Amino acid sequence: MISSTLTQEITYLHANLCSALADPTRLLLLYALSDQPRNVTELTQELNVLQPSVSRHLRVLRDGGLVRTTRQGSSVLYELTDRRVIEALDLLRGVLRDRIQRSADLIDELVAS
Amino acid sequence: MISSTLTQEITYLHANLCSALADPTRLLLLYALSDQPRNVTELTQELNVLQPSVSRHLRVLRDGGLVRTTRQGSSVLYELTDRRVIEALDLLRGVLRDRIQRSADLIDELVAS
DNA sequence: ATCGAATATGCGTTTATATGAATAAGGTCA
DNA sequence: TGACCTTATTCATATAAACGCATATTCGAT
Repeated sequence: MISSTLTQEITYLHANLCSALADPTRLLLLYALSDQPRNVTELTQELNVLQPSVSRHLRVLRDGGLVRTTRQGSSVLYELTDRRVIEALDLLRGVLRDRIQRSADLIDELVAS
Repeated sequence: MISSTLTQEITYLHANLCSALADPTRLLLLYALSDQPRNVTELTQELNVLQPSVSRHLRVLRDGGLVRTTRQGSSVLYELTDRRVIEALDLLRGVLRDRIQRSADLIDELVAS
């Protein structure tokens, strides 16, 4: 994909970055890594997802520059490259939380009336 | 799609929210609306995208709760529902900017040596 | 070298989403 | 009502992404 202007190119990359976040498993992976770096086996156990699936999702995150890897003997340690990603995700989760809260309030009102 | 636990359900919604952001046209729409509310015709002209495409992208944003609409005579005014979405996008764009900057620096080093 | 543990990839299938073109639907005003 | 402007939707097609399963690769240890 070739974009004509620089702005378009950046917007395209920006959207790509968001695409990397647009999957439940990858979100769980990012939040797990926000706690501390982990290897694939640990992540697989924590998320209770098949190992090939974890590996492929990690690859998407790595291709998107969201995580980086270092070999630790026979295993591969994954870690976040930039905590601002977590900040951004937390902001969005806040939006979601408030929305759910408002729905709950609305239901309460209906029940009370 | 039915999720077993509440955490999974929220993660799923979280990912959905990110999906709504994962498109260049929608990012441009959101940033345009972050300036001020606009109607479809205005957005179509600003983005230089076909009107049906704008409408469909706006629908995705509205379904995702990112924008809300109000009728203004014969046109429909779109506006952001939560500015934290822009904050989150700005954070991600910052990540992107730094990454590009680092690449540029690296190239400079190579050229200089 | 070879075995086992850890990680990554290929394949086939399914599901989701974007697009352009055409057209429908809703509202305004003469 | 009818012409017109604005916005939304339908359809067919194209692209991309996810999944489960099987298998390949990589590395350390014996």
